[in-house]
Amino acid sequence: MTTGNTGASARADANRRRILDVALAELLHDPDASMDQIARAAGVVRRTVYGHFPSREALIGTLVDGAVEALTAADAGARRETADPAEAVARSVLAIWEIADRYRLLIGLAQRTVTVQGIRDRLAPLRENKVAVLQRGLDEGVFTSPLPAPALAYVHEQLLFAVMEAVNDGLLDAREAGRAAAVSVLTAAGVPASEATALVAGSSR
Amino acid sequence: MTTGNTGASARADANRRRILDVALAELLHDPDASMDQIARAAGVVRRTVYGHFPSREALIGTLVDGAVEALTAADAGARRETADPAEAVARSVLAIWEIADRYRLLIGLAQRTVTVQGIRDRLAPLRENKVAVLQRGLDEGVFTSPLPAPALAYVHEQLLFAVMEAVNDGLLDAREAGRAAAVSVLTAAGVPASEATALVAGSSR
DNA sequence: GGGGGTCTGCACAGCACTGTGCAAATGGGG
DNA sequence: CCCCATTTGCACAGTGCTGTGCAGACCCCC
Repeated sequence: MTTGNTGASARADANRRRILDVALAELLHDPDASMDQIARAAGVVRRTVYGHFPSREALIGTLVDGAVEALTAADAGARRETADPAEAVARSVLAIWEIADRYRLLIGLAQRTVTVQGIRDRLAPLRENKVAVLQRGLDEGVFTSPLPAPALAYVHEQLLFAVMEAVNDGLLDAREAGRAAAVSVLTAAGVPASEATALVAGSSR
Repeated sequence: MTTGNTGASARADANRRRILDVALAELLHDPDASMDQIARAAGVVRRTVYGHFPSREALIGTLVDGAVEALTAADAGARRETADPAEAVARSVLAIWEIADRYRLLIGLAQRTVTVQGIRDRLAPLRENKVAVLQRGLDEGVFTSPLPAPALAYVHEQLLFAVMEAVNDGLLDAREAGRAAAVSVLTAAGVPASEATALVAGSSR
């Protein structure tokens, strides 16, 4: 057993997890959601939430930690030794897409909470990876862009958010979205559309 | 004199304008800035702000109206009868870029305030234009993207924000940013990098 | 040197939220 | 069937913000 829980504390664990899940969803579409909103949405009383997390800050912290962890894992797992920067980017996007919602929340909160700097710090390694790959691609001529690599990384991120929002608004089928996002990221980096499409089709099976 | 004001009301007008300016800046980097923060930043007492705007809502409303107006004007002025969708997009981006900061605030607030729907409504015409041009480009084969036109419009917008943020963070020279953004938007839409570059260079002089 | 509009500096009520305390209810496992 | 952790339901203090009222200071123009 992952946690040696007996009896009531099993329920407690389930509650804790459900609170986290629902908090994620709730904060996603309203970053200023109150503890009460979150508690109600989780089918629980506000007091109970405070039983699991000492403060709003702590709740969000836990959320952020989880998201960063998942994100890093997905990214690392995806870019197992690929020589081609374009393919690396394609795979990374597809992998990250799997946990897209969490990633989106993460940024949404990053722009808000006082913890801004803390989050940016925790994300730094991930971003550095991305920038490195982009830089390599630009150097090798695989990518063509008037933007420097770090700026291209910003574009990269925001582009993902745009596609996520398109999915949320029903403009796009969720199953196709990941591939479409990957293609868009690549073409935005200057990879010819035909190449990008082929590459993504190849990476996604 | 633009407004035929005599005496004290001239000062009042200047204050009103300064409050709007500083509120824009303040809300930009903290969408939840309080009336007190804004007032202090404007070198004025909170009570004075309420003298000019009956409520926080009203202040933001005025801000949004101004931004939408400027935005619409820039966009309309830029796309004076251009047959080529790609060129239309390039010009539009360059024009919008001029008032980029306001545009960015607009969206930042759109995701927050209760006025969400109101803002989206006001922006609807502008967005429709954009989607129409993108759709035409996709139909004509000038653009190539796995994304449908409305989703591409989202990408379009978010991409501009990304470049703006890059400028804010000093990753990019502000004077080059507009052209770089335009090129990126076009390539993201599937226009070959070389064409996009040439097109933007042509449109920007 | 007033007069009229403007800014200031308080004071106040109302509201929503956070975090905490405590006694009672609940419900599953030994 | 009873125990024990958990959950509930309330109550409370503290805080920060909004919007308003009002008297007095301020200052430019006539």
